[in-house]
Amino acid sequence: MLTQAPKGTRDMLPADAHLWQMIEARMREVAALAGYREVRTPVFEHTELFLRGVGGTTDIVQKEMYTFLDKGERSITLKPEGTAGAVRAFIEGRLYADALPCKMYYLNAPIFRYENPQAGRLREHHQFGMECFGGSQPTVEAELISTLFSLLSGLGIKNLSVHINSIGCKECRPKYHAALKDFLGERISEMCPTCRERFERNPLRILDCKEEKCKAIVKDAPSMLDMLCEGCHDHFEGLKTLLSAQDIGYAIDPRIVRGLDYYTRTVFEIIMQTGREGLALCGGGRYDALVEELGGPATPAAGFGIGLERILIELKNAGTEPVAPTITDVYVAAITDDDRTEAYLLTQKLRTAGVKAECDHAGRSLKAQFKFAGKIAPFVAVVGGDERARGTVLLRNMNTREQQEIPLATAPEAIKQLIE
RNA sequence: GUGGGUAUAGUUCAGUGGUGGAGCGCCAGAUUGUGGCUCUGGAUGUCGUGGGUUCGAACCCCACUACCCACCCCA
Repeated sequence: MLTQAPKGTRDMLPADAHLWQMIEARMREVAALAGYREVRTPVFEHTELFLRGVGGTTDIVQKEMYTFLDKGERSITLKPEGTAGAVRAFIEGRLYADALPCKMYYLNAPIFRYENPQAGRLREHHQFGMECFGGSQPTVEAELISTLFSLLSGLGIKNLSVHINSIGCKECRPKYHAALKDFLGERISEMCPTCRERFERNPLRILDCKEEKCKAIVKDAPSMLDMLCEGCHDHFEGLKTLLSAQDIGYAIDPRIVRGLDYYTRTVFEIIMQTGREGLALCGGGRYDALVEELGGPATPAAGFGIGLERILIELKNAGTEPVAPTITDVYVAAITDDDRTEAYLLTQKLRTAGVKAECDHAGRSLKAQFKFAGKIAPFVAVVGGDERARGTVLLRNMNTREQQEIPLATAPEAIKQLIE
């Protein structure tokens, strides 16, 4: 127990660090290109933020949150998604008072959901997300999707499909709910308990049900897309035009309604097509009412979240994982115990000169130092012995097995030149 | 929350009731100033945890925990 990470959590070990850092660097790059700057919000928030923001009827809020009372009797919840915190920060920081749109991204934010772990799903996972406040035009959603594409294709991840839908706004959605209830009528009693509950609280989600019986009943239900008000219709058409203009292929999927209540108009998902087929890599959409709902001024907004662990799965599937960089460039070996101080000093001088260098810390024999060096460094510098008398060090290329003597006095700079 | 599978060395796994094993990895030696190949030797296990059956349990039974997979839902 003591030496076992909690269920559904995972360590990032040093051997994998370069993968995460490479992905994170790409994310910062694409976000910056689109004018998004980083935001960092707390790992925990007041529970109420998620109740109001994410929605009290959602699975996330009803059964997946890590909620506890702190010592001051406040109800605290570990972030179960990234948007609510960003919106809170936007309001609390009075960012709405500046020129809008205000664009921000969060990176490597830990997200907590109490779920049963399986492939691509953990209790703690990490997300990159972009949020744009104050943009009402469909160019915002197009920009988000486009940025995602450039991120993922830059990582060599292909075979993705974009699914988009519009779930209307507070004008047209109630009308659709009414139409859906009319359509279902008495047949709601034949549906699963979950759907019967959703019928009252959030009828749209009935379309999302995976029960065969429910799917059959819902098959010919009216579509939200046919009942969009003029504004929502035009917005959706606008997004489709923009995506097509950019040659981004997409599928319209009336069944995606998303599990978070705050969405309005556009919702979208990017789905894996290989490996973990059907698993969502990324989800997002527009949430024009959320800022106001949480106490800010009415501000249109849109954003997405994408799971880093799932990107790593796709990276492995695509076979485009970068090779790990060498741990060090030069391993400084000491011939005898008397040479260890000099080896240590040369190591430090190399580091000062900007060369990744390492020496023995385990009291190994020269032979063992070489063996170890062979695993972590392309070059070995040998200090001591005859070379000490001659005032030189021996530099060995571990790949070509070539060796040369270098004057000790100028060794750090000379080695720096030689290994480049 | 539900269902299926799994748990033995650092790792991948074999071992079906009678003295715990192999490959790879790790450490050392052959090589007294040089890694990778070869050869030789070595270390490491409360056989997931706790009970039970038995003269005797890694093996059979029960419970628990974790991991993998799936449903639900989601990143």
